[in-house]
Amino acid sequence: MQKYNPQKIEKKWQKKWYGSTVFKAQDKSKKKKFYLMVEFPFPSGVGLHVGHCRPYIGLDIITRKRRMEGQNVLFPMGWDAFGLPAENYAIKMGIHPSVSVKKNIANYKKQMKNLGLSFDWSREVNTTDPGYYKWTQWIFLQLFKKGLAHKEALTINWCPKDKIGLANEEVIAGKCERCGTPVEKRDKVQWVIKITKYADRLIKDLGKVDYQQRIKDQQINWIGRSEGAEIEFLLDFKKDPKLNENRGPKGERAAIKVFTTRPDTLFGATYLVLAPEHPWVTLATDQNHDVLSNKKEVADYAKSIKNKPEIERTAEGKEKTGVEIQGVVAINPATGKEIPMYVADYVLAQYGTGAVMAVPAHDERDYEFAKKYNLPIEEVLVPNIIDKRNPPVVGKQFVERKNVHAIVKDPKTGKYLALKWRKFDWTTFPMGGMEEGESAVDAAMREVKEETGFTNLKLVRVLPGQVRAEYFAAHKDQNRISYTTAVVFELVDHTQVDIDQKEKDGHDIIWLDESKLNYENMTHAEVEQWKQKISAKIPAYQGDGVLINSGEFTGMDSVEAKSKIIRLVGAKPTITYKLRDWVFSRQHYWGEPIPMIHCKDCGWQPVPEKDLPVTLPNVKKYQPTDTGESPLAVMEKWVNVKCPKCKGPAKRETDTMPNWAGSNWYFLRYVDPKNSKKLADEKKLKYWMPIDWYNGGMEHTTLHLLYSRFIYKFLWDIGAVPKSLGNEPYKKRTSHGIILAEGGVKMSKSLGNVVNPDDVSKQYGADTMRVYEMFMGPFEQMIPWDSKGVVGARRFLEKIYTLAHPPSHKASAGRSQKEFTKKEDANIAGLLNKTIKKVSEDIEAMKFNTAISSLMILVNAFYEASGNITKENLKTLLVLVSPFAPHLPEELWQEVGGKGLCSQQAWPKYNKKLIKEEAILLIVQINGKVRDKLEVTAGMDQKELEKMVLASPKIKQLVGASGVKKIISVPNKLINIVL
RNA sequence: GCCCAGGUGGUGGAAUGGUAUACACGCAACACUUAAAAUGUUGUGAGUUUCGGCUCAUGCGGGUUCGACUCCCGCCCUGGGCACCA
Repeated sequence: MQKYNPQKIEKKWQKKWYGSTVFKAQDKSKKKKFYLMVEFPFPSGVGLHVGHCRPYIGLDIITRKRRMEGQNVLFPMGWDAFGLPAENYAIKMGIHPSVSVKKNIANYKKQMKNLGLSFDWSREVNTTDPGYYKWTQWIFLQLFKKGLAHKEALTINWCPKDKIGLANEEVIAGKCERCGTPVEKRDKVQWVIKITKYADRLIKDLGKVDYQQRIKDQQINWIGRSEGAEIEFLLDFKKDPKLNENRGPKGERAAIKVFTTRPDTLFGATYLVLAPEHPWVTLATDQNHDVLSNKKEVADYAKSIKNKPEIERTAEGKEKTGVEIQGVVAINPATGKEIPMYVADYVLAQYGTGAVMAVPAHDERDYEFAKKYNLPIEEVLVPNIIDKRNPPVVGKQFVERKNVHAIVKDPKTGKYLALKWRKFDWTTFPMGGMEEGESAVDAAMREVKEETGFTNLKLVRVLPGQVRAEYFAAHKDQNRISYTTAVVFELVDHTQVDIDQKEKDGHDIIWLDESKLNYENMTHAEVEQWKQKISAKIPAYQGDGVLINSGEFTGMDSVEAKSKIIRLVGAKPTITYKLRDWVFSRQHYWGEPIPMIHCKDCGWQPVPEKDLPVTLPNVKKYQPTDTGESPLAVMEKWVNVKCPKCKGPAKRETDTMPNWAGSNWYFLRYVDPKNSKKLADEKKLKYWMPIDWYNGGMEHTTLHLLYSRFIYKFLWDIGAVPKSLGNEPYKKRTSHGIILAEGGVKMSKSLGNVVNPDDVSKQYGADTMRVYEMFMGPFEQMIPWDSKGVVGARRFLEKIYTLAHPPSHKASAGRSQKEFTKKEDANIAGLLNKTIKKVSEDIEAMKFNTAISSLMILVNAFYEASGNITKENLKTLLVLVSPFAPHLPEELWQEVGGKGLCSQQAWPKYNKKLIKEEAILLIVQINGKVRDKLEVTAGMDQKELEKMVLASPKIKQLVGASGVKKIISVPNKLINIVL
């Protein structure tokens, strides 16, 4: 008796496939092209783990199916091999990174082949290959030539132990990724690429592509576009008024520019805040200036903040600090009032202009700061409510008035005092108009006393801000605009005085639960606002509404007021992004050299294109130097060159590129990997691009995915890729979920819980490994590995093997052969066709788990019908299974005498007619509950069906004497009887 | 705090308005076996039962509907991303 021996089968077919051209994509073909890509890995010393395999297997399934459907599929693989781990290994072991990388690549490739992944290995690329990075450098030169790359002084992360600059992604929880030393800040001149110039297009063009929504959301979020305005605040030098006479080159007075998204609140700007790094602060505190009366204090504060490590400065819940800048004030351009200036740590230097106008009444952070330093808070905006239950009546005049609401809580019951009006079906708080000169508290107490008689009240607080409301006051037959203040009280006791008979007749006194304080129960919609304010931690109102205390803009809608106030003060509408420009310098050895030469006389000069690539020289030591420069800096022979312009002595740039540089454009290289004249041949680009489907990890959404979209757009702009292609590289982007270790924790080397695909393959076979990974759960979902669950996949494959070897199957114990009727044969045919449909659709939707489950159902049905499985049916099954588990079907295909390779068969088509079932299990419900199931013929007449259902004894009994009210019929599925 | 995804048996999950718990793991009993493994058969949400059923269950509370895991409103919890972005 033969046994399923995956190891033997798999080796055999892998040899056959990889020794042939079955996976090769054709650059010329009449077939439809399909370019499918998974992210290429960094080949680390540890090798692939099962998590890496998930996207590879998933997209391999799609690739194999599309090939069987007759498409010309490009499914390439390569290596993103520059990067820190290879360099760290070199430092530790003294082995050149190119040597360890080569070894790792060989291992990765072997692992991938062991899984039967159908990559086209003839197009393999490697970012560390000079023939490849020649073009990475070429792209940099183009960026430089177009003014998108320049050197800039920046504050970077600095590891004092390793003496090296770190990228943000190399800093983990404020510590150096390599040695764990807390990171410091240091100013360094770095190459920067202006990705922000493309920010708008990177958002807008998301409309053209089919990415999962979560990916689009995250990119939009990351770019963080906000519309607002830059407003100038003139300065008034109090300590040295002469300076007010000093004019700038165009005759302008000294001013501070702020960025704000809320110019509508300008009238409420009561002070100005500068970031500690703001250039004006630096200037005003340097040796040459003496404009502040507390210069030392300001200078010391700014310095202390700048020296603070990033983690400390941005720690959650940290209290804001700041110092007033004395001797100078700013002038609010809307009110003309003098306002104080502060330097404070809560303003970010990198965003906007590094300075903000503080509106404490309407901004949480400003409120917090103003409270701490006792700064004026001026309300200029109120929420506005148009009462939907008592809307203003068209044509009637509006009367403005000031109102109070008294919110009285009985602490014993937790309930709130309210009035139920008899005449109007209203429920309100005790309320009324405020009289001339009366305070809100007095007015509220008066109203409570007049309307309810309660006198013993304890003031809790006056709620901040007013609410504006427009409504029709039926009892006075007038439209009203009310500005209402709310006062919160606690009821001390139930002492009550007699109230006016008119009031008594007007309403009943009721007590409402807190949950009833809403628009459903209460008449005036502003109760919702009050409720929010009662529980609000910070009383700054941040929404839109209507302006108050804003001069000529008072009463105007805040959205409208934005543009009008911008115009009033001559401000500039501005768009700001959270996205920063891309720091492109690294002080590492193992990266692409930046192809620039610095000449004392000519400045930065690009390396002539004919001299590319600038190859990475061999060094003896990979450690960075004491000056924090890359190890290349000490290679004098390499560094010292002639200036390309004046031929005088000059030096090469010794910084290298970040590890994102090579992955920016690798998809273009797959199209034409060996071209030495161009990035890639234009014809080939036109044929293959854009990528039809790109799958990768969510962790690359905001870096790699964004960077590569940007670089592609740039290449498109300069015509390096054909204009006819459109300016988005990826038509469709999907993401897989990561695989967790058993117990739901992260799989990591340090925790020792990494599952190696080689071990799984060794124990169960690669086919089992593939099927299990796809069957575990939804592809895009994070999921824990379950070593017990793997056997389910193996059993599934065993059953298929057994189907093709019926003698051993018949011999198995306890199993009886069934006699099959025609009807059961028809069922098998129906099931087979349904499965073809489901598997075909599920693969495209990446619902691999349900595709496999439907294959399991089919196999179970075949298994039960073992004697009756025709060779044709078995062959169809093999073809359906082969994208998921390609090796076993290949073997069995040969055994049953199939022609050619199973993986080269045509993908089966289903027969619609066979899917339709003749006999249907009709569900009978009574009042929506399942009460009976009847077997009926498909397409029966509805009336007849209803008759039949009502005649069934069970239903007859349940319906009884109640009488049928209504019958709802879903054809061929269900009948619901409503009693 | 903001944005996104999710919450269903002992476990991974299926069902996106129409039989909740497909498929698989695990578990239990039985068969085969000297025995074990493997394989097969049967059972497996909870409660109740006169073994016909009945009742309850998809994070919690409401709503829409003949009918809701699915749609709407409010809340709780978990995961991911961003985070003093003015």
